[in-house]
Amino acid sequence: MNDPILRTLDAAGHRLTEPRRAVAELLDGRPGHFSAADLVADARLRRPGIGRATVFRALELFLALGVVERIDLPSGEHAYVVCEPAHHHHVVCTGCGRSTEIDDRGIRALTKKVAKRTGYEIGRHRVELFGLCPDCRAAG
Amino acid sequence: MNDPILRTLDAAGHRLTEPRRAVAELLDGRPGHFSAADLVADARLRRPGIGRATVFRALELFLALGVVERIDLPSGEHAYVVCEPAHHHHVVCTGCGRSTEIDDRGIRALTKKVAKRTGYEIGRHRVELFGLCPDCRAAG
DNA sequence: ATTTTTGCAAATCATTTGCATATAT
DNA sequence: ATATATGCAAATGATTTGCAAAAAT
Repeated sequence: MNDPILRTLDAAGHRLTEPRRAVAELLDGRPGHFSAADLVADARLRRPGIGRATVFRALELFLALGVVERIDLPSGEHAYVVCEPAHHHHVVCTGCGRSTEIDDRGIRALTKKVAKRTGYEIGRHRVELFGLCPDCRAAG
Repeated sequence: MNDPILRTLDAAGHRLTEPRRAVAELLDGRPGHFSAADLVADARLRRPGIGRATVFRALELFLALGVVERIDLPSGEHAYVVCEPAHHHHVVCTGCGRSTEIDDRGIRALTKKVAKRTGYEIGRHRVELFGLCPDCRAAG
């Protein structure tokens, strides 16, 4: 219960099963973004006995709880990143894959501006920024 | 050659084949966003004889040329919208599906702000806004 | 004539589902 | 005890690929 993912899970009234603990742990060890396939492969390797469907179901649940978020790489592939619940935007490093959360202020300003210019009433939005993190810039 | 898609195709040195003309025409008639599957179904209906793979290949080519763009709906599904080459952001109406292009100014400001705050060097970005267009708001 | 494109069917990849069994509460 | 979650294998869906035939340059 020192794991924030498990804590969230518990708080929402979901069962803390062994497979879920395992997936949560696999997530904690992930430095950057990952695909569902990555996670399945990882599970098969480090936690044999956990089925593919279970990994997908855990991912889906974590997604619903907001502890992971789905992003779309520039290539169009789906990927996931672990994140704080509620917070919802990232810069993803194209060098090492790690992601950094960004605050909402700039985005709020953007949606406001667009609403004004287009007459749309903006609801959901998806903002994904890709670039080189400070470390990769230095290494680059 | 009065179709901007075909003109772009031609300008880039691609062959103006019958299937590509057909797909371009199907695209012109589309009011909002659509999935690859929509387009395949449409083609099968209105232009029988055109194979699934051909539709996918045309879409891929148009994508590369920038005359269509791939977006990701809030649900995670892939969709496409027709757009001006070079321009690259939209507000998509969750009511009727139509999309409106937005200019880059606000986004430029956003990426600049994020770069400053995170130390990332921002490269590509994906910004998708969803909301109700003026007509759908009026319709309630 | 030559190169590019097509259509088809089969292959691949990703994700989901049914269901009987196992597990957390 | 009982509701929820799991594992498996099979189903589904989306996209891609190989290749011989057809069409555009």
